[in-house]
Amino acid sequence: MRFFMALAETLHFGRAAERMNMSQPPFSRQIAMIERTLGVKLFERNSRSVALTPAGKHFMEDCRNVLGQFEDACRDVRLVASGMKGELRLGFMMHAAHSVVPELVQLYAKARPDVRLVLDERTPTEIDEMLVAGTLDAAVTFDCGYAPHLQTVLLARERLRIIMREDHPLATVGQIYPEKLREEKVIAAPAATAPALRSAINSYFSAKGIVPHVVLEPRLQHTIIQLVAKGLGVALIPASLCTGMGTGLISRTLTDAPQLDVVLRAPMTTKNPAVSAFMEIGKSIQRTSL
Amino acid sequence: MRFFMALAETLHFGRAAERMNMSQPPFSRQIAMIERTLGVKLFERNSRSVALTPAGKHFMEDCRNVLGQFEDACRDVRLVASGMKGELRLGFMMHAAHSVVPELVQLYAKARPDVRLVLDERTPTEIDEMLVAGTLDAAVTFDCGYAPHLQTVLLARERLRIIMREDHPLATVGQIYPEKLREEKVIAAPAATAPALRSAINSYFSAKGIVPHVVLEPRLQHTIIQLVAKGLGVALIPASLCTGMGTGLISRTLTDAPQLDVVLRAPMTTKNPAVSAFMEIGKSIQRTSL
DNA sequence: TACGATCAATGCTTTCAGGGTATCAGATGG
DNA sequence: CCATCTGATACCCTGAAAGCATTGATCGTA
Repeated sequence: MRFFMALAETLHFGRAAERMNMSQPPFSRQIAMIERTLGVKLFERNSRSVALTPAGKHFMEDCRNVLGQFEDACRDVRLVASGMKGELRLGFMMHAAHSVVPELVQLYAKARPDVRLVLDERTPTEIDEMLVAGTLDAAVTFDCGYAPHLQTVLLARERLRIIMREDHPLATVGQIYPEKLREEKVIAAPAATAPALRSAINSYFSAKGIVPHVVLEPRLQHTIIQLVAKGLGVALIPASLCTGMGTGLISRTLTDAPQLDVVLRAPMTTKNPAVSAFMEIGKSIQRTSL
Repeated sequence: MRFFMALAETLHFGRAAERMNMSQPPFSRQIAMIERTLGVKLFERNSRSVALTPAGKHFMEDCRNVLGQFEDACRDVRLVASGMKGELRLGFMMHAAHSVVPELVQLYAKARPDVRLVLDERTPTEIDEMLVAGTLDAAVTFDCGYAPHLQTVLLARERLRIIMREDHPLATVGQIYPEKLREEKVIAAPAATAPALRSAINSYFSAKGIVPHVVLEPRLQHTIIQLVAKGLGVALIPASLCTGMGTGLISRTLTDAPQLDVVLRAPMTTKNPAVSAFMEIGKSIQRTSL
């Protein structure tokens, strides 16, 4: 096709051959072969002039397209391999949607506008499974410790706060000691859904020798807040979620509040070259937020 | 690219090679060469499994497009060469627009829906020039006799009628003898514009020894009718133009009315393969109209 | 754990597709 | 009529790429 285009544009075998870095005789043969293969005369030629047939004129348009798309494909595959283009599937837990994810996504979209970000909100356990399954390229979740096959970037530290209805007896207290919660009904996600969060809550109580009354274990953070609003108990949630919960709910600082690490994680052996830049953005956020 | 697609679809070197009608070792080398040329790893492979990298997955989409367009281009160029697709520039004189051209165009568009018809209304002399220059592929015009480099299909025979204002003295006569026109002011296109038409008119008069008073010589048939409507003279025009001239004008039969052949013409040596089918349609119209 | 089966990679040989040089043949202009 | 330009042909030769045989790695299985 490049041979054909060279001749179609120059209408001169010698110059077209030169453009293709070859001598005229083999070039003539190539053109003849193309015509023979297609079974179509593309050029009307005698020893003094070369002209396109109607079929050749039409073919020229098509060739221009095909060659252009071919070049684009070769360029793009290099861009994808370099991580400048492609797709990145990012999982994140609901807590992160309110804090670090928007900033992370915005910065990355600016740095890599041609990478399509597929966002997928999941529970922490789902995230872990999807990371090892390869369904996700990276994820924002709580640090649940040991994970040798994952690379980890610390994004932020979040303290837990307690939330309750504004008509709750403890609402008048400014800062709440754990002992005050001995008799409270607590709502918390099950360990199977959010191990890091749940274990932080459990440790917080057990350090004071308290066994919390966990009355409800919804899987979604959203549901927990709703249930607290209905007056079914109190809950310990990350500080970043305590703004804009809606009316009727208040949050209070906890004494020696448990701290959770929000991390960006990706498989060590990821094949997606778009991930590394994403991890770098994560590190830059870490520097500004800690 | 076909090698790449074969492997991307089968994910198995042996089967992909078989699909490409070659043995596995050279096929492996081809894939390796593609990766080396692009500088991009397209497959993740060990001795037990083959998988696409993200770059490979992206490249697969692009390759599918490029190969598809390539196939289309090869198919289309054959269609253009066979006359099933392409473009046909048809010239025609204004008289023909009212008679045979619509039918011709409609029949051809039905038979060759992928040929784009470019219609170009011109005066007969312009048409002749454009046919030899190759600006037109075919044309509907009056038969002006000798034209050895043109192929000709007779489409219809048209008698001339005379038109005049309805308040003209001759308007009361049903059929008009040429002698009656001896004193009339006649409006007719110049011989340089419509030689066949003008010479038919001239012969008609000179056969009776009359020299017509040609008072105005507009180039366009449209103008002639307008001038007759203004009462500036009478005119001899093809019968097919006499319907729907607008109010105030009438047409009358001429005794021994001159006859003109409306023909479809194309260069003998036309390179446009869409023309031959067009000439065939012309022949079929001839059979029905004569 | 050892063996066989599977599958991609590698080494070696061979062939022909395709490039180069020389030349021919037809057309054009001085 | 000759010089020149241009595309086509004839012939040769190189190296890209195909085939065959083999290796090496990884499973599954006895």
